[in-house]
Amino acid sequence: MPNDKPPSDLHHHLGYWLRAVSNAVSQNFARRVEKEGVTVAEWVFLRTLYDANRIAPSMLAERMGMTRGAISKLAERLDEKGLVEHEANPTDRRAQVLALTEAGRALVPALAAIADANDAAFFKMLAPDEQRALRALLMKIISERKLTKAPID
Amino acid sequence: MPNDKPPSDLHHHLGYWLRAVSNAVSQNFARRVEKEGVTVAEWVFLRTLYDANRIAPSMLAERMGMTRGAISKLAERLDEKGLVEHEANPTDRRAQVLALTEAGRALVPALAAIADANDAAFFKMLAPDEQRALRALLMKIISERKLTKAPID
DNA sequence: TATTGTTATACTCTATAACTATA
DNA sequence: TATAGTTATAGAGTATAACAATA
Repeated sequence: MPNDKPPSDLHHHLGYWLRAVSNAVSQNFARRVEKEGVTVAEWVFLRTLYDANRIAPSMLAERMGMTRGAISKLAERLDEKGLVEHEANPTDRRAQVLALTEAGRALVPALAAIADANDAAFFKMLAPDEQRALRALLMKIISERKLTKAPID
Repeated sequence: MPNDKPPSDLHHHLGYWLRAVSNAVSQNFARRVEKEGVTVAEWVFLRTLYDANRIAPSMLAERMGMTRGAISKLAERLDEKGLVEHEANPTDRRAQVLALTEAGRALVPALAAIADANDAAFFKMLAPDEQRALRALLMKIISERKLTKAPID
């Protein structure tokens, strides 16, 4: 018997619309923070380090859901930009400790303000209860799927 | 006066959760279709071409929200895989026409089935009315922001 | 001159794995 | 041997711009 059911359309999937909105939000945010000289991944790195204060690369990798190699590359780039510094760990000479420089710490609130503005711009057309509903639905999926990685791209 | 308000947390933004879920859905889909030898961008390309039948690269670029250069690269890769073919346009010798090969057309339903399964796996924990609510919220943002690009990554 | 499509370049992100130094 | 971190490699996506052929 012939299969007369046409293949489902791209627009049929919730994942399609999710990706459409997510990409727009992220790309818009990327354009904004680019003027501050950082990428989205670097923002997540800096914001996480802001709270952690001093942290081992391997710990940061785990917290951000990235490989150690990726963290190493990010850390090097941010070090070159003068936003992050590596310190030696006196008790274990293999280990490193990452920390924000003064400039890095000063930049975080500015980036956070950009993130606030970007989020507001995209979700302001939703009523407060709609925003709460969207957040609840997303978190329901996350908790069900046990997603722990911080999103980067 | 000192600014005593701490910078907003990553988790404070709806965009963060959106990206978390979207990345998980897309990455899971990418892993699944990889077994069929294609990427997510290639799936969107093939599915769009399936409906268009025969289409100019520039039109496809517009429809997918990509540059002509990106389409050219994708088309070349899919051509090498034997899924897409280039035809000459007799009335305009600059122009090209893209079309699915028989193998390409045969692959689309299989990929669509993977997309269906992936979507179901991620959103099955939402009740039907919750799924409708999520879709409505996403589409509200899209129509408000006039997002026309098909999401790729 | 403008347009179609290809090609070149460059950068980000991702993942795997080899590698160095140290424990 | 195992661990911490770095480095190398490769692939995919994105964007810009130079380019050739044709209109």
